[in-house]
Amino acid sequence: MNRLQEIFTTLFKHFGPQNWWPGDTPFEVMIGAVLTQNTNWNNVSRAIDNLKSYNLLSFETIENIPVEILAEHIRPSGYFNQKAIRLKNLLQAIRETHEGDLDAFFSASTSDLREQLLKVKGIGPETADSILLYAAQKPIFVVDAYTFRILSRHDLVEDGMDYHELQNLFMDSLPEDVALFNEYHALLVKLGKDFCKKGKPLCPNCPLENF
DNA sequence: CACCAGGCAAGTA
DNA sequence: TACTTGCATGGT
Repeated sequence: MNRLQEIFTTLFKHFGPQNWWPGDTPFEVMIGAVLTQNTNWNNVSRAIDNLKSYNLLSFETIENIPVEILAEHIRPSGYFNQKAIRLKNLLQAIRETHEGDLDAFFSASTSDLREQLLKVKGIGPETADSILLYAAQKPIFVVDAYTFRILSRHDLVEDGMDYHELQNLFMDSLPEDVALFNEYHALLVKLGKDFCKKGKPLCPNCPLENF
């Protein structure tokens, strides 16, 4: 057992399964991945509920609805004008490359799909990897602000690592397992929210105190 | 009141 | 290349 494997075991024993990603379908998970950019899930959930209650949560509907109307519905998720455009950009790319067939889009290899996603304006590394892991069920590790903060605050990595370096560290230390990557990222977010808060130098009573 | 949340792109030097 | 800024709602 290496260090990152031990940390996973500790977190899982402490917090239990996090049941990520909330969403009824891969499409809904993909939409949620864009809406949750720099925003808490509570606000995203409201936006998705809006779309559902007006029966707008489908590929063709979001494709065809005027962007201003889409923005109005996703307002609670914040940055709604940007995110409306980003959703349109994403669906347009899937339309152009795979005729709007999400399963076909997700059938590409992990690296090809990642490349496709990153070409979309508004999809960066974390959103791309969230879609890969949680919607397309590809074995990729999602890195986020919590991941940096937690590892750096516990002196588990040196500062200045970039997204891919941290991602590779996890992927080189862990078996390639979708369920494991799913749970691990969710557990880091949980730990971050509960103990490893922003703007504080320490994490009192953190389950990782021994590491 | 201030600060933050499951980021990203564009602008500046 | 390495910062900085705009985007924006809702909870604590």
